[in-house]
Amino acid sequence: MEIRYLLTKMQKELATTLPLKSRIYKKEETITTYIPNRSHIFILISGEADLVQYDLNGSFSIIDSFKENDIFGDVFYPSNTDELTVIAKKRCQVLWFDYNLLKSITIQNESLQEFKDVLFQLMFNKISTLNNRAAILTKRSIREKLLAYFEFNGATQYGKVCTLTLSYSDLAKYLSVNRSAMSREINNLIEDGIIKKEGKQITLLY
Amino acid sequence: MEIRYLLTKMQKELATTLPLKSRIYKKEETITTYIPNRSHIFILISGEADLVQYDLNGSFSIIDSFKENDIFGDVFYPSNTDELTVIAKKRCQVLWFDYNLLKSITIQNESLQEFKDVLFQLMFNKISTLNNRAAILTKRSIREKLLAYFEFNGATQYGKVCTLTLSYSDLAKYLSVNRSAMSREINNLIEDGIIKKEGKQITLLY
DNA sequence: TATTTTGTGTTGCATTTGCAACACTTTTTA
DNA sequence: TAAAAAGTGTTGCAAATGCAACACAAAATA
Repeated sequence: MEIRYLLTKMQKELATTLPLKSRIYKKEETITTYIPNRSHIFILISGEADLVQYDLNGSFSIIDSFKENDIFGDVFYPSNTDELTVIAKKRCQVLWFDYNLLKSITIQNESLQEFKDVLFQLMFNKISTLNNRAAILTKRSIREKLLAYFEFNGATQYGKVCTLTLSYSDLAKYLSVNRSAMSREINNLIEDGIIKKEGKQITLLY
Repeated sequence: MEIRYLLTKMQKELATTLPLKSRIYKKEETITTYIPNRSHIFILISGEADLVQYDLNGSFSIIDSFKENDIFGDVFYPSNTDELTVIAKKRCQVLWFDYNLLKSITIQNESLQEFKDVLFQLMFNKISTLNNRAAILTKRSIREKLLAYFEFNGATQYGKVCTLTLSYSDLAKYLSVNRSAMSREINNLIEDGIIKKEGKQITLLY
């Protein structure tokens, strides 16, 4: 919210030093395709998008998914060789600029400084969410992945509740497991008395 | 190398505004235990360390591993409730400071600006490595994880070589798979004519 | 509102993976 | 240098997971 406001302000102030380009993407539209050695940075002002990788056999996997205030771009995948594409899941407002341009600027003004601070904050958040994701993905079983996810989302101890914001399909993608296997495992957790499920509410029972 | 030099310089220049604390840790020593709501940031100047999580049953898993110029700390795990500990794998030189202190500073001087730029660069690299890791961990099978790892480490196409820097044990931990199952899968890849292994060199054959 | 698309729960079966145990090699430590 | 510790390769077996297929529910779209 606040970041959105700040960025709009900066777009004007930085117009001559560091042009921030803005665009709206419709659902299903391709926001960007990652190109090695390019250094674009995108900021998702609103909406939701997925980073998708197509395999040789035509199927695809979702490497990452982005929400409001998320930051992405080929600049963060320097050594990549695969076809990586960011696709809008909903209507998205996106801001982007070239990181090389930012680095090349020698004159420091206050707006630029402020912009760097915003970027700093966005990167900070990005590291946190990536760390969380890595902590979940390193778990060996679906059960452990689920419990770790519930924990990171509110169900920190006995009696605490995790309110699911993702659909089960999306949750399975996020945990990178088979959807039906996950569905089965949630049932096991309930049968074993480890969790309780009421609609989108998961309660920890241990 | 350069960052190390820069940071030593800044330690002196920032002594009064933002004290950067430095310490050497011996192998096996605990560098830090993550505490919720604290905001320490650590920079690994030299050495190697693991972020370790102990389970209820006493076994542990390695959530992340850090190398030279890596950045870590509880500040990046705001919602965490588990016991997370960073343990030196080798002799480590570590620099740390409190992020809240950095945020609270109102006077801007050049050294501080320079320090922020270094931090920016470190965070940038951190996002890249975490993105790579996530791209690997989202792969469903050991085979795909291995191939993605080889790709990110040099074996980008037919005939290209990935030189392994990790031991097989460590690689299995990094990919978050069972070591012996990974060993078996490497053999399968060789038998299927997909890779060639010569010592620590993996060559892509497709 | 009717129709299409997407999400959900369930199942049997094949495959993959983890686990445990062992021998052997290499590296580290005393 | 000898002894201990850590790393590696291998195997059978059990358990977990993926996959495919299906019916049905819910949501999005025309």
